[in-house]
Amino acid sequence: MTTTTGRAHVALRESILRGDLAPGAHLGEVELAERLGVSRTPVREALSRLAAEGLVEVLPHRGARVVRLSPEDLDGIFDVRLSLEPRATARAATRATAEDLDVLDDLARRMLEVGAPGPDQDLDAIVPLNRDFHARLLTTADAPALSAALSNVVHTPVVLRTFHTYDPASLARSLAHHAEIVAAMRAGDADWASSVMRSHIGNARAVMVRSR
Amino acid sequence: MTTTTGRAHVALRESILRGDLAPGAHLGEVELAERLGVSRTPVREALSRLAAEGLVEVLPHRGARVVRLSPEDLDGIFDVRLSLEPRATARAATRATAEDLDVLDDLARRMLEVGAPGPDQDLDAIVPLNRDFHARLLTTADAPALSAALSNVVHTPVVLRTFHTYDPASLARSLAHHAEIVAAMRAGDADWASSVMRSHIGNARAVMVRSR
DNA sequence: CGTCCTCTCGTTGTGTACAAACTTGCGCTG
DNA sequence: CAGCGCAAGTTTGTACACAACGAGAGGACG
Repeated sequence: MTTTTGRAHVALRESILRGDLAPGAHLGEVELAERLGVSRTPVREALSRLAAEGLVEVLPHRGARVVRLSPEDLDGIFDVRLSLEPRATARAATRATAEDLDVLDDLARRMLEVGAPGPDQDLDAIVPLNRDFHARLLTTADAPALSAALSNVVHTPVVLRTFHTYDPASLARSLAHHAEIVAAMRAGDADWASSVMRSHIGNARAVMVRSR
Repeated sequence: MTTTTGRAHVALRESILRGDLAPGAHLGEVELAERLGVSRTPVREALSRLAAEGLVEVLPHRGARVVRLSPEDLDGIFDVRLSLEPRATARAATRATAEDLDVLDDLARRMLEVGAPGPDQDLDAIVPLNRDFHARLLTTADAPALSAALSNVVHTPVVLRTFHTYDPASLARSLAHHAEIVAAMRAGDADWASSVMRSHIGNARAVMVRSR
């Protein structure tokens, strides 16, 4: 059995990432405990972990609340991503196994499918696929320190939550980037791969900054 | 009154950073609780926070232990530092106030004093000064995301613990770098400052890698 | 009428007791 | 004699109860 703390942790994280718990929302321990059907103890632990991940902030004796990102914060996050993710991508390009490439390929293709303009377009379906893609890339890079540095910064609420703010052209670019990254990795060209990743993040930054 | 959890947190961190708790050492909750004269609850919280900082790792149902870094981990850490700290330094160079510069100047000078070869050399005194220097640089940079990304990676046990492994030439270089960084910042030359920081970290990496 | 103090209420912080899980060592069986 | 299974012991995970701190409302004093 997975521990109660662990379940509370993922449940809360999902709630925040999905937007059920709005940024700035006050998180009372008893309220959350009742909602999850557990005691306050695992809730406290979960909040503690979320705080470490940067998703919530705890004020001594005043409880926790979902972090609210200022435009400057968001910009800083993209700076960090620009510094680290291209490097991770380059590493991944030189270490990827056939299985890694197949998985990434599959994710990229599925994103192109659900993201294609038309009646079947499902922007919400992209979110988990995109998350998996970047996560897989990171594990493939096999650089624990790099992953650790990124993890506390990237999966912040706003960054990965929605693709609805993308205009059609930016969205098409973004999805094409994924496929191009895989292509570059297949070619074993670390420079190419990392450069596409730079473009990918730059594109995302432009969308996010504009939407504010 | 500062909370019991907070005290346990800093006490344990200091113990680990000082080396009292060796890497790989098993951290029993009851043992720590008795040693600190508190209950298990704050100890659990403290361990949780330390795990988030990357100083200890908790295995479900098996307790916590101080992380042990492999040479590859160490190398990865330096990669991250090389990606982020020069950038932070450049930012700091364009934002430093007169007070920032004075503080950094003071720290750099004191490090040169206590690190100067001779009977008065005190390598252990460098450690906190060095920590303060890098920390102050980070706050001056005023880039929360960048600080967050670094914090979970940098203050790992081995990295900042000792200057005893430095050979005289490397040590002299390292201490001179601090002063040069301040000089570059005073000149408002972000490029210069960040490039010295790159050298600074490269020098440290060489020392650490060699000592393994 | 404004400001400061105080009291109360709600929340978080801490301690302790109990339950569940993992480890380890012993005994049994092939 | 080796390997497997089981049980006891130790450790962590969870719940609950109490204590302490902070926030906000109300009243008294200037």
